[in-house]
Amino acid sequence: MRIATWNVNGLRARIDYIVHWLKSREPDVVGMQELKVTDDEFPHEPFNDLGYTVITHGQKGWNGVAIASRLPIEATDRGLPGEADAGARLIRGRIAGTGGIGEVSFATAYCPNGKDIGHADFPVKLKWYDGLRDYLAGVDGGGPFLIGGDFNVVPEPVDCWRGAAADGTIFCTVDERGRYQALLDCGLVDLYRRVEPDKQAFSWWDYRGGAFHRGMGLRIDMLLGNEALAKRVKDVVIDRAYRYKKDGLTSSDHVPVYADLD
DNA sequence: ATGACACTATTTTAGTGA
Repeated sequence: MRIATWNVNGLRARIDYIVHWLKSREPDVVGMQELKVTDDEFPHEPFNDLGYTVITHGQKGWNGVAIASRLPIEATDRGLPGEADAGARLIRGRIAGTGGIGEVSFATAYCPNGKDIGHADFPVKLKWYDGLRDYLAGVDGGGPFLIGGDFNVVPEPVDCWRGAAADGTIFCTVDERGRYQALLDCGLVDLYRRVEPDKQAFSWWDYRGGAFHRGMGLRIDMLLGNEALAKRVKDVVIDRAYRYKKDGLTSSDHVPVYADLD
């Protein structure tokens, strides 16, 4: 099973680019964030044409999450309990098993940005993370569970192009890193770090100032699995080839991250 | 120090993103 997370930055603007990636990488499941589209206006046809069904939790203008799957999928949660005011940021589905892996519970999340330390949105971000921790503390029923998303936190200095020089700035504060660690303390493993313990690899680069070509990125898009899932991981790819234009189409500022499970 | 790029609706400028 190949399963992915991707902040697409505008699903309608990105749809042709997404189709290019789906045809190339052939994931079984992809959780997408920052759709910026309502459920009513979600374009299902391009996904259906490639054999995917999509469950959505969107809203007008901002945020929005969805899961596309070519294995049978059933939505089990829409929205983070108690955090609806923060926007449509979480969806979870039950995916039929395939190959050596049984049924998988997969959630995708778009964690709040926080804007800046001192901004009113910053404590809102921390509170949302507390809600996510409480949610994740209750999900492990023993079967494979995975949450993939844009966490808007840089886990460690190596995950930032500026390294430890960024410590204390937005995404790199003790408060945010502590909240992120609290998710792992629910029994989850960062799948990329399981296969690449020390390597620096980024999943996001600013559109501005040639940041991508200058290596000025962050790793903020992660796949976090419980042990039942993590022990099935064969490989994890941060797909930086999809930060380039494809057939003249503009990429998201985030790249897809996918794991291959057996 | 600032802006830079891309998206959407609050649309021809502003707000957001990270």
